[in-house]
Amino acid sequence: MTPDEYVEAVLDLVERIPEGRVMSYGAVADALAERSGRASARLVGNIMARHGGSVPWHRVVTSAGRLPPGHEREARARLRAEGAPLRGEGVDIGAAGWSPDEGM
DNA sequence: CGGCTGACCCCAA
DNA sequence: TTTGGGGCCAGCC
Repeated sequence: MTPDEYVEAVLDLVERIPEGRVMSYGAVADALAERSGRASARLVGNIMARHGGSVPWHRVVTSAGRLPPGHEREARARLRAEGAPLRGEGVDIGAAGWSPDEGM
């Protein structure tokens, strides 16, 4: 699998996340692992940082529901606009947690 | 080709 | 609760 296809797979999955729902980097990596065979939370974060400018990256948060450091203001504003269950620090993954299985 | 970095995650103290 | 360590892998120098 070429890097471009890998990035494409990540972006494709992120774009499938419905409004008001979120996925953790680990969840994205895990879902991608089935498709590409190799994935890690760090990879997803890295890819988002470099190529995520074209996708709703704000729907991807840390496993703790925290928003990406340095981008909290951006993500929080967008999530709030989408009606996501914002928690004190980030988003309530227990309520907004999304899985590819739900949207297919 | 080698080394460092990073929008992460998990476990232990 | 915060810190520190290890693992992970593509991208950039």
